[in-house]
Amino acid sequence: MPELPEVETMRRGILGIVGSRILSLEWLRRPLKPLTSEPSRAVFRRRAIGQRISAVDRIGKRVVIRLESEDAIVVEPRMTGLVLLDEPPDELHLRWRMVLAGSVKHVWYWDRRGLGSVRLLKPDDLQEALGPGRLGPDALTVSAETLQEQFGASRRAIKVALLDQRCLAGIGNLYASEILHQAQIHPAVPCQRLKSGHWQRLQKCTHGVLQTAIAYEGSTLSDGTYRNALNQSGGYQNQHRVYARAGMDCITCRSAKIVRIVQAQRSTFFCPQCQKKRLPK
DNA sequence: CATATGTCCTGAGAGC
DNA sequence: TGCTCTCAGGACATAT
Repeated sequence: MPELPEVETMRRGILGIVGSRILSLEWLRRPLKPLTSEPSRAVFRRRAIGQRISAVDRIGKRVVIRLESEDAIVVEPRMTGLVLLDEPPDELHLRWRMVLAGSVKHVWYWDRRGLGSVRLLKPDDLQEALGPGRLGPDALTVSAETLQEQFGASRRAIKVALLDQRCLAGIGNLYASEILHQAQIHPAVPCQRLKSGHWQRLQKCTHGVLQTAIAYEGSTLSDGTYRNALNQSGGYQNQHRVYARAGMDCITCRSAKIVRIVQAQRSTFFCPQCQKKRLPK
């Protein structure tokens, strides 16, 4: 499930394409369903082929390949999408390929479940789709004050709110549990009840967990889906303290077992000893 | 307006 | 062994 660290790893993995010119675009064996608002493949090709890549950025959980025309190719991996320079895990789920003139010859998009997308967006469309109206500040650089502004008045449980990309961009289901455990905040606590000290701790742990996960090149879960651009596993799954560890001893306190609950139809994992409902001061 | 729920997708794994 | 069923959670649409 690519979240901020995995998408940032994808971005870094294809930085070598900056400066290269796009030779062709191909939709492969199982092309993604076009979105309703999406320009046709012909338009995509016409606007992108011949363009030089000026930058590769990340906006929230999307990889943004910027062209010198200021159009952008936006890759949204959602659950099982991968951006690859190397041979893919299998041929069956290859969706799209960009052929380049330069040291890097190809960029592939592979997606087992096909919930993701690769789109060409004009500057106005990019602003509309990924601008501040649709996406909150980036979780990697957000300040404690901004966190409190974004969430402080909400009645929602903090874990559920952290997944709202309009409030904060980049956190998904896995890292929400890990971050709250590091911050020693119970996932079901309403945002309203958190004080400024909690928001400061949450900010520090958000940065800490995400930075460390980036250093490990993301988390490859037991299904093995997530891979970096060279088709290698991430390493952060070995650092998880709560995610998918229900019933196991808490690594931090060594006195309680990790509990799984369901919030908004998603699994949440926490340690009832480290993350008390009554908030530590 | 804020918040909650339903939907899409496919393969892994459980259970019989 | 091989079938059926449930589950995983990104973002968005629709409902409350």
